[in-house]
Amino acid sequence: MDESAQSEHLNCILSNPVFAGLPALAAADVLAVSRLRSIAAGGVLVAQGATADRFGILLRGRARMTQLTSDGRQIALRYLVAGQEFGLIAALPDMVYPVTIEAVDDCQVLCWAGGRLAELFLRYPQIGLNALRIMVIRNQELQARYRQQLTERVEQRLARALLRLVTIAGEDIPQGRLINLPLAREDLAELIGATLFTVSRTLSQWEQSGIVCSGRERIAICHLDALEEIAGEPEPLPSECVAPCALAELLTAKRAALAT
Amino acid sequence: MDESAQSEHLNCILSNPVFAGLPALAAADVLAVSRLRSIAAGGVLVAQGATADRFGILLRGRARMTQLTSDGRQIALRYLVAGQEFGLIAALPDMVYPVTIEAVDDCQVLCWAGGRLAELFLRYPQIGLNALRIMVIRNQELQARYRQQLTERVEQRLARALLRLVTIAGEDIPQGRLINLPLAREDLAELIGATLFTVSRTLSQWEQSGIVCSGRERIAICHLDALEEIAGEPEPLPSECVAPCALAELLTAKRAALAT
DNA sequence: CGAGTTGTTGAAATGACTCAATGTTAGTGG
DNA sequence: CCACTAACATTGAGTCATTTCAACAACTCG
Repeated sequence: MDESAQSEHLNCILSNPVFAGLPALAAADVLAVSRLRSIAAGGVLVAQGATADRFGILLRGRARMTQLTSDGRQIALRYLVAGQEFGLIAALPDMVYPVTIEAVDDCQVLCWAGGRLAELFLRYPQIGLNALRIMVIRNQELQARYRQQLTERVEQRLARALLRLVTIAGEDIPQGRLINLPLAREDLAELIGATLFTVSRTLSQWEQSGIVCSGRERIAICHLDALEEIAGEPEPLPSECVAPCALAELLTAKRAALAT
Repeated sequence: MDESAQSEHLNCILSNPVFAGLPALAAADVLAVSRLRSIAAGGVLVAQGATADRFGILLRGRARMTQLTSDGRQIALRYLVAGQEFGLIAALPDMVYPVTIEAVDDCQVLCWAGGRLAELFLRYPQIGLNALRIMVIRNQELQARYRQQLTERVEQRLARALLRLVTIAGEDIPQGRLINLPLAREDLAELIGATLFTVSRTLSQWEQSGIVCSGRERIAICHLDALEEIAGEPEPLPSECVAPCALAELLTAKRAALAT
């Protein structure tokens, strides 16, 4: 591993919420027990049902998190982009991945064996606190989506899904903002729990109103505000990668106070 | 607080997954900073939107966890029974409860101020690990329900909801197993994301087939296996209160190894 | 170029919702 | 103890969103 790559990885570690607030020395320590892996497009990062033995941070590429139903249907939970972590569950023993994560692109992953992560939890308690915060936030997001699934219809859910995708993979083009992901109608359908037919119809309708501009596996949003209008209430949470863990500071302060 | 009540509370703390694996002395310490609260039926334990400042364990009574949509509709997430904890989010600063928890019965709650919980996290790192495990498991459960919501229809979802309720509040009666909760048709509807009409119709149908036996706000299951048949795949997770946190043992072992 | 994926569109079927009418039960206060 | 009320439950008819199925068009890639 050359030096510039190493410092890039260090940056990535420091900016990821799992390792947020870690001193640089500790980050180097964390990096030391990591391994760099490359996964070709279409490969799996983690497999549903396999024992959860690996935690990772996506350095490059995009990945899709899906879940298989017992009757063979598939749903998509979300997309991962560079900088996001996955497989926190690997820190706990005797667990099984509940989802599959597949590489959409060629991906590069910085990863840790489950046992190594557990060691890091021990050496740097702050990581554990960060992990808790991440899980709490993920849970809130999922609850919000669950609620939307219960109360909203396809139009709203589709609008919301597109808005979410724009924030993680949006790219400016003349027509508006392109979602830079290979997104077939079926992929969207799996994301919102609908059929590709309904998705296609809805998109056609929006295309005619000039709200979106879609091609084969590509979708661009021309009028974000129109979509937000359809979606209704904005997502309340800043979702990903929010605030560094202030609890850690609080705790060190308390620690000092208790020591006196 | 008399002595027997105190030892009962100690038991409750020790058996709750948040404090699992804690030595008795530590549990006493945990108990020391707790406060006992009583909430009358219909009162709120935590309010959606309020700053998350309180963590608790339900000692007695049952409670309902709900979420309000911005357009005023309500969904129900789950029911809490004695022994279960809530409000782990309070350990993190600057958070807001994403749900409301209301007392179904008169409830007794052992609770901790958020700051106190943070202190406990510091003093007993195992609590943090337990918390992570709990959140991971909750997340898996929620993912499973989300998936079911996306792929299954009302009949299946209702069957599954009843099965879940039986496991947490089931009681043997001559006709079968009674769900010992005041469960209006509307409550069930909010739980599965349907209307009370559809729920009523489905239950009537099942009543005629002899699968269930329902009255006003009461439902008993006569043929569990028939419901399981309708629900399809069984819920894979042992859901609540599973395995004490083995990670803690692993970590103390590692700690010893590193010290040498 | 042909084959396979991806997308569109129509018509019919359907599950669930809405709305309204009516029945049933539990609790209240006289 | 009764009538009265409010909450809960049932049922039917009509409607709507979404799915299903089928046919076809468009695009991509070897």
